[in-house]
Amino acid sequence: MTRLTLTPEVIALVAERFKALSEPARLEILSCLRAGEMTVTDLVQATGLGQANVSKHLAILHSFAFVKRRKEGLFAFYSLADKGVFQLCDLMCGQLESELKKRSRVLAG
Amino acid sequence: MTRLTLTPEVIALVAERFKALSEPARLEILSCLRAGEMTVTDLVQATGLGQANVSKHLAILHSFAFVKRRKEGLFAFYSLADKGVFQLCDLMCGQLESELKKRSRVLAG
DNA sequence: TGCCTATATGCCGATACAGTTATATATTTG
DNA sequence: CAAATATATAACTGTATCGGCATATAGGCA
Repeated sequence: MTRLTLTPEVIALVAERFKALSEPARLEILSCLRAGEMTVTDLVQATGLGQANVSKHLAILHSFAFVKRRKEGLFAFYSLADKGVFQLCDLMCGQLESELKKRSRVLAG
Repeated sequence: MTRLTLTPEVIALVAERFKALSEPARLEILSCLRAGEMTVTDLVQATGLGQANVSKHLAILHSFAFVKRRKEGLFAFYSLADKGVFQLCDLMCGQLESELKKRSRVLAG
C-alpha cells in the first residue's frame, strides 16, 4: 500500500473528510443506511430532519463518496458506498469507550 | 468488546470527536507529535501557528484525550495519548487514496 | 521582591455552516 | 399539456469557531 505523506495538502483533504463525519445528522443518516438502501423521503421520516436538510447532507456525503446514489424514476436511492465509514466509527467508538471508562473510574475514585 | 449502540447520544459524542480531528491545524499538531513529546513553543515553531492558537488547539485535543500533558517547570510537554488517532488517519487516508484513484481514472477516461 | 519566560485565557472580527423556507427541476400520471 | 410528487437548490438567519491581540497566570531567577 502506497503511503501518502502528510503534507499540508493531504492533511487538508483528511481534515475535510473528518469534518464531513463531524455532524450528528450525517452520522445519523449513515447509521440509517446501514440497514440498506433508502430514499430521501425514507431518511426524512427515519431521522425527523427536514427534506432540504437531508438532501444537503446527502450531497455532502456523496461528494466524499461515503454514499452511492441510484436514481429510479422520481426517487433517489442512497446506500453506503463501502463499510470503511463504520470502521472509522467503530475505532472512534472504541476510543470513546475507553475514554468513558477511564473517566468513570476517576469518578469512582 | 462491548459494542456501543448508536443512540443519538452516542452519535453526538462520536461526532464531537470527529470534529476535533476536522481541523487542519490540529492534525498538523498531531502529526508533529508523532515524532515525540514537544512543548508548546516547539509546536509554534514547527507549525508556524500563533502561540495562543496552538494552546487552544492543544486544550481541545487534550479534552478529548488525544494528547497527554506533562508539566515541568515553565514548560508543558505534550505527547500523543495513543496511536488510535493514526489508525483513524490511516483509514481516512486509505479511503482518500482510493477515492483519488477513482477520480483520476475517470479523468483519464 | 521584581523581572522574565512559557502557557493559558478572554475578547473580538470574520468566516463557515446547519437548519428553515421558498422555489426550481424533473418525472410520472391523467 | 396540466397536476402531482420527489428531490435539489437558492436565499436567509442564527450560531459556532478559527485566528489574532491583549492579558492573566504561574514558575524560575537575580
